[in-house]
Amino acid sequence: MAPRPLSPALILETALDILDHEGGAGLSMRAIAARLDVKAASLYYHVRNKDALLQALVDHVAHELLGDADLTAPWRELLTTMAVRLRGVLRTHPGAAAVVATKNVSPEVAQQIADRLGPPLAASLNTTTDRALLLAQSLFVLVAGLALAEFGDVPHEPVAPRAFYDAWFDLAVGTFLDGIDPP
Amino acid sequence: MAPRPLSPALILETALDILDHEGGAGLSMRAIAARLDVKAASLYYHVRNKDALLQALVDHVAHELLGDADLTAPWRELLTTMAVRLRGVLRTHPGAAAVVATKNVSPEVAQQIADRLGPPLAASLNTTTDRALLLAQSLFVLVAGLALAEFGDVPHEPVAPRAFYDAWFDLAVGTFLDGIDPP
DNA sequence: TAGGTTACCTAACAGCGTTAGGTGAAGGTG
DNA sequence: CACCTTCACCTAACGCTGTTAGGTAACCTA
Repeated sequence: MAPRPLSPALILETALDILDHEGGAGLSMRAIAARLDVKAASLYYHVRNKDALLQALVDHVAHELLGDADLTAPWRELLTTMAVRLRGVLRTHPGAAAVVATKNVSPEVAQQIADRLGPPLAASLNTTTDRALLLAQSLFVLVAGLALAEFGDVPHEPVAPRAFYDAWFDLAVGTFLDGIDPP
Repeated sequence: MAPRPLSPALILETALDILDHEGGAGLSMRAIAARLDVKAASLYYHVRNKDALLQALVDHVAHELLGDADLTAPWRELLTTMAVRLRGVLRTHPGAAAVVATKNVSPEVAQQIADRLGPPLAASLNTTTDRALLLAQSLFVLVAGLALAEFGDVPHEPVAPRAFYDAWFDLAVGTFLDGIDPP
């Protein structure tokens, strides 16, 4: 069985996989390399350093976030969808939550998202794109923070049942959305 | 000049000081020890391990958060005060933001805060203590997340001027509070 | 004065991110 | 075919990290 040749994409993929199973603490360059049947130093041919790898990981998640979302949907539906989606992503990659919350999305990706999300959201909200984006970003910060509270340090079983966090998520996101425009 | 004798409190104090000046990356047990003219291993006589030290740091911040706040104030004023206070603490200890956001407050401290804050806040909000505390916690998560976005990885100059983050803070917190009870 | 506890020390371990320099295979060029 | 370059990996090492084991002086108590 010929292993896939090393590449930035494969390394990122492997990093995410380790994050899922081992948690953030288990994510070392050596661990990634071992899973790819390679020595740690070899990774540096494809990736500048670990920080750049994590940045790429954050950008990857951010990029997937927009995905195929219907940007023309009403703002509340749109924001809810993205909040739920972010929560889903962070749930399936628990270790990634801390990374995503800690590191900012790189400017290019942020700009790209702003360009796509800003205008339709601003139109639906009947406000400026600046304000619309700031509200969206606030919501993401909130969702990421909630995820962090739920499984901040993995492996680490949550201190409360999942239903509790579901209710918390609904309350927090709902409250924030109500604040944008009361029902 | 006889140096202060080692103690958990002094170690925590020193850790916070390093966090302020060097950032999270510079916070090593050896760095703490060096600043106290002591060898790293000696710290372990007073502190179980680094994780426990960081947990104590989080609890310390959380405990200071309530401090002398006027718990009988109207809920909006009370929550605003605490949000501003948390922001202030995280601003003066930038490196601590990542730690505070990542680690949960220990159960005992959380219970202590809940006992003090829950009843008056619930009364002012005219709701259950559970809901009141969940809302308060959501706000804290939001504020911590905003701080993380502003200086997630120090040392690292913010990508936007301070005024931008001030405006963001006002908008996000204001929106959330509006969501609790529209003006 | 003897014994025990306190509060530090030295030394070491395994693991981390990262770099420098080597090496065999692949592929283009004369 | 022979040569040379470039690629994609390797070994080896550096300095750093958290942490533990065991030693050792100073102090308090009996």
